[in-house]
Parts: sequence; structure tokens; C-alpha cells
Amino acid sequence: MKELLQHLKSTVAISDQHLEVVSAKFTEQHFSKKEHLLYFDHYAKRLYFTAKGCLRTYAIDFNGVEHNVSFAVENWWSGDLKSFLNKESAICNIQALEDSLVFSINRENWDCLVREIPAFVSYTRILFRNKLFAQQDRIIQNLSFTAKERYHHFLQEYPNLSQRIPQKYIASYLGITPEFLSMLRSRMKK
Amino acid sequence: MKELLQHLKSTVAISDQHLEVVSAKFTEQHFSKKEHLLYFDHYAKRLYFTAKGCLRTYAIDFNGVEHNVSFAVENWWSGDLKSFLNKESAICNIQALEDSLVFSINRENWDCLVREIPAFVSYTRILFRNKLFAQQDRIIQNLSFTAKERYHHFLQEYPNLSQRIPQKYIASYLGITPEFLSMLRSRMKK
DNA sequence: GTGATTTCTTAAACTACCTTAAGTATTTTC
DNA sequence: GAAAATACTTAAGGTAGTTTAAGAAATCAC
Repeated sequence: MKELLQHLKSTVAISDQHLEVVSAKFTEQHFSKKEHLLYFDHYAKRLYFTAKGCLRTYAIDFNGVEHNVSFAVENWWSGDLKSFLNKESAICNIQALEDSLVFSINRENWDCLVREIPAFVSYTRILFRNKLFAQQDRIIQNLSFTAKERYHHFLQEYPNLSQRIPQKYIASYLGITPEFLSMLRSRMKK
Repeated sequence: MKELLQHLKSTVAISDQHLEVVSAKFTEQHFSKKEHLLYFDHYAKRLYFTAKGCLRTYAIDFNGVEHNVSFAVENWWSGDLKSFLNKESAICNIQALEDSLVFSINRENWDCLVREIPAFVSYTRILFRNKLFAQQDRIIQNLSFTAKERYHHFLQEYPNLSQRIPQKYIASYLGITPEFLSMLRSRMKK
């Protein structure tokens, strides 16, 4: 569990005792490549912290087309927050893109930490805020930029991700077809 | 200030004494149509609660094109959160689309309420969370839907907004040109 | 209330991106 | 290590949405 505790410590001030309490509330889970952690329309019973590996979160539209919403490599969180916090059915699916080690927490334990560990509340507030800011940026970028510009921006912002993730998922994240991304890339080389 | 206090009361449980404390920290401001509340690149010194009127929040891209990020009518908040909370320079502009009455708060008073009024913290947490959920939905919609579908969804979700806001701003919010929105509308009638 | 400004509409030419399809490269499976 | 499945590329034809431009309608300013 050291990756998660390390991430907590690097984000907020927290005592070793409290770290132990946190640690006890999480479950270590292994997922094989292509395995699903969450299915659309089910309840999101857990949130996931990726210690090793890579996850993708995606939605499926009315035509059955998948749209990648986000990726999570080491030290990133995944989960359908709205489903988890409001106990609604999920709009997203989560799938492992590599064999992955994650630490997950259920709602009961989450509420317990929120009640008992002020530093955990601070931690989640920072996480949620950063997510809010990142989403705001992404909305503005989607309105402002062409596909080519969005791809360049993605490469700059997540240089390591583009090595690990199949191109077709990156295309989906950018809102374009894999064929068009492939063409953009071949045009970039010239 | 009754609109703001009413909104607080309808969102969280809060005592009348605490409501008075909150009330004292906000400033009533009037803005004329077309007046700016915040300019890009300045610090967002205040957040704004719209009591009467309508505001738009927009970003300007490298080509000088404006992109509407959000609208705020009665009982909605506006502000560049990242700039306000992190004391960075703003990436958004905010402008009144009608003569508007807003209640605004600066960072100092905000911090004071966060320190002293637990119900205010709950209130802001709910606001931020709802914003997070709404942004997530919007990102998925932008990936999944065509312009026509996004327009229909906008009409359904904000039926009153479409009456008040010039079409060109709605087009910008949807990520299309006003000319194309006009064409979509004329095709819809047939 | 009239002129000036802004917003909306229409339409033709254009471009970014999609669809389909077929071929190649890569990875997975046993 | 060969067969099968998956991922990537290329290219032709198609469509959604843009650009430009001009006119009509609505709103603003005095």
C-alpha cells in the first residue's frame, strides 16, 4: 500500500497513525489486462487508486461507440464519482489496459475516513479540485482546438501515456477516429 | 441578499445567525449589460452569485475567437475558480449579458466563512461537486453527440436560457458557428 | 422615431474529419 | 512458433460543420 500512502503524504500533512487507519480501509486488488473494474449501469461500489498498471474510463453512446473519458496510470485515481457518491448507477465503464495493481475503497470505508481523518478530507478536496480544474481546461480546449492541436497538447501533457496506450484509445479520448489520428501522425512526420 | 441566503438554506441546514454572518461577507454589485466582471489574465478577486440578470463566462483562443464556457442566470454562480482559489491569473472572462444584480465575495471573506461556518463549507462542497458532475457529463456529451444532438440537449436542459441568450453565444457554447446553428434551426422547423 | 449597430438567416464554396474497405504490422494464444 | 486476433496504415468517397459574403430582422442610441 506504500504507493497510496506516499501519495497522501506528498499531498497533505498526515500522521503515521492516521496513515495506518487509511491503509486499513483500502483493499489491494489485481486486475488482468482487459478485465473490467466497473460496468456501465451498475453501481460504482469502489474508487480505485492505481499503484501499478493502467486503467481507462469510458462511456458508450447510443450507437454503441466507446468514448474514452480518462486514463489512470501510477498514482492516479479512477472511478465514477457521481455513481459512487450519489449511489446512482454508473455512466462509465472502467477497464484495465495492462495487468494492474490497484488499491480500492468502498463507500462505507470512505465515509468512515471522511468522518475520522481530517487529512483525508483535505486530500480528497485537493483531488476533486484538481479534477475540476483539469475538466474545465479540457472543455475549453475541446471548444478551441482542432484535432491536430488537441493531439499535440496531449503529447505534451502526457508524454509517457502515449507510449503505453494503444492509439485507438487516444483517438477516442481526443474525439476522433483512429484512422484520422493515424493520418495526422503520418502528416506530422513530413 | 435574500436570493443568496435562500439558496443557501435550500441547499444546507444553517442557522439564522450564521446566515447573517454569511450575508455580511458578501457585497451587492450591479453590472450593466455588456459590462465585464472579470478579464482574462487578471486575478479573479471575487466569485459571483447572480440574483438577477445573466452572465456569461468565456475564454479567448489564440486566434482571438471567443468560446462560451458557461452561463449564469438567477441562483447560479460564476467565477474563474482556479484563479480565485490558487491566486493565479484568470483564463476566463466574465461579462453581463443583461443588467444584473450579483452578490460577490472576495478571497479574504471566503476564507473567513470557510473557517467559521461549517454549513458554508458544506454548501461549497455541494456546489463544487455538482459542477464536477456537470462538467463530466458535458465532456462525455461533446465526445458522443453531434452538434444537432448537443443543441437539442441544451434546449431540454436549459429551456429558459435559450429564450434569454443570443443565439451566437449558444452556438459558441455548443462549439459551432452561429451560421451553422441557424441552419440547424431552420432545418428543425421542417 | 430614425439611423446605426448588432444579430440572424441564407447559400455557395470549402475543409476537417468520418466511413468503408483492404492491406500490413503487431500482439496474443496455445 | 504458427494461427488467430488485434492494432495500425493508407486511400477514396462522403458528410458535418466552416468560411465568406450579402441581405433581412431586430435592437440600440440619441
